[in-house]
Amino acid sequence: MTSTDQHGAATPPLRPTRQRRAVIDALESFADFRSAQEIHELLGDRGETVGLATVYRTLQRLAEAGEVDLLRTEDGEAIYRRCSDTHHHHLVCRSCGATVEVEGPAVERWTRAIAAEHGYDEVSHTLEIFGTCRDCG
Amino acid sequence: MTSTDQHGAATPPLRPTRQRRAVIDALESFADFRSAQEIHELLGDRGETVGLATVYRTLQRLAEAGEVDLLRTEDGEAIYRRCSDTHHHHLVCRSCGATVEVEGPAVERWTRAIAAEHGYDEVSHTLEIFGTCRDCG
DNA sequence: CCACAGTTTGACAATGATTCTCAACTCTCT
DNA sequence: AGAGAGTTGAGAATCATTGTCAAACTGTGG
Repeated sequence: MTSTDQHGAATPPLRPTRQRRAVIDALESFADFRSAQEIHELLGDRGETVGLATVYRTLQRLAEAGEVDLLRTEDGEAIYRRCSDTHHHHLVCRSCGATVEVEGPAVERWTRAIAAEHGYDEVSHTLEIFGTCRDCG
Repeated sequence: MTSTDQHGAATPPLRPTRQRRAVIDALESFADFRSAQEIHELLGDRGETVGLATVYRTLQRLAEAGEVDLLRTEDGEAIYRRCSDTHHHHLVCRSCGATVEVEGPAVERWTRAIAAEHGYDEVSHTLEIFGTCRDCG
């Protein structure tokens, strides 16, 4: 939509503020997916004062930048988790929540191919696998 | 969670009311995904008087029964569509909502393999592809 | 045909997550 | 230090979705 969105010069510089650092730090402290509210609470417990709106804004930006994974619970709530910067998907235990990051070059290729075949552009996709892990089976 | 949830006798009988029929009918009239609110509006246009809460309740039941597909837009809104009963995925235009049902045996195989490899059982998965269709590009 | 007991409905209130507003504040650069 | 742009936070505002509850409806048994 914006015409200034070329690639060399657009993205406004992101300032390393105390709040942003705090959120990023918090993300290092857990391995499963958490909601913005939970992360906000976690920050509070740690004694960090960060406004809820700021937590939302920060997570949103991080998600856009691909530095955190964003997915939705079944009732539509957004949950976040820090992740490796490569594109990947999740294998989640529907009982205990244990998560494994998985990669699938084949799937990536497939989705792009399917989309192209139907004339769709700027393709993105979501893929989550749910199952019962060995411990919960 | 409820202990009365055995299989032989639980599900309460669903009554075929005017409202439920109207919602199901409405679902026949479009091929892309629509939100509960849009469906409610559509019913209004048709002259059918159905309360918004009822539309929500009905769609929810239909989704539970597997008679409609429920998915989430990127901003978490629930959208519905009647669907074929075979397992499939969707390629959705993020601008106009145009939807194509796609099948991918390869993906199905891949998810099963990945899950097995990590010791996950009773596997299910969600996969949606979003893009901009030719007309909206 | 009629009363009954459980469903269903709808108008409206209530939730709850997320976003917006905007004045005060913080960076970065000079 | 000072200018200018990015950032923050408190609280209001949105908005989809769910809860409430009395009135209307349904299928059944009498």
